Amino acid sequence: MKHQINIRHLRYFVAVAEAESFCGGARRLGLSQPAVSQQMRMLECYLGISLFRRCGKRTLLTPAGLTFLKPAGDITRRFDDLIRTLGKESDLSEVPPRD
Amino acid sequence: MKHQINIRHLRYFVAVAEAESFCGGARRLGLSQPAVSQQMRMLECYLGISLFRRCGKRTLLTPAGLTFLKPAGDITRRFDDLIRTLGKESDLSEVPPRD
DNA sequence: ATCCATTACGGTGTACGTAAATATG
DNA sequence: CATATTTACGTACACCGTAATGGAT
Repeated sequence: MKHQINIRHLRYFVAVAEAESFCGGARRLGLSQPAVSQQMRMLECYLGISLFRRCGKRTLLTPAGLTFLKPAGDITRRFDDLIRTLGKESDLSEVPPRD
Repeated sequence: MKHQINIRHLRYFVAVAEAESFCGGARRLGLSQPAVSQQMRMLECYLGISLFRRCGKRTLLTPAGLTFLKPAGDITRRFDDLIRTLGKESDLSEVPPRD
């Protein structure tokens, strides 16, 4: 298993899907198109499925891509919520390395 | 933004928590202890919270760690399910990279 | 010709293993 | 002394940006 799929891949995928373009998704993520393009290629390669479909100037999703979109968004949202929640908990139990 | 927290961190955390030791968690993950230890340190540092508590020979969770455990396990499980699901969909829409 | 995506290539940083050091029982 | 964890250090490769190429309108 060479490349491991990461939550980053889901994040990029959601951004591209919502922007309906790699260009817009990359801009939204503050990255270059090639960076996003490469990661999406890796994701498709790993899954063995085409997720995107070039339709004129817009990059739309394949049926599989549509199936993927909602769960991907849900997971990334939950993930971010978890991290944010723990950040707030730190007010209570500040990291006391030793006592 | 130096280090980005990843689903890998959640995975390692769950493994260590369930094994109640870094050693056991690392073994279960097929990694070395230092690798896991380093990632857990990064996670704690990023969150600003202590997650583990040395209690005799066992490595247990702090209250914050206990709060973290269930959501972390849930997210990683959902993540894996999503990837696995897409893998099965590939039977229908095989990836035709080039033709 | 313009816009969007992919390919190619090099630099930087992260993840990991091995080995040594430290702590705890 | 044995077991468990951390620290130190070197290496491999994943990620990203820039630049160049390809395609479609």
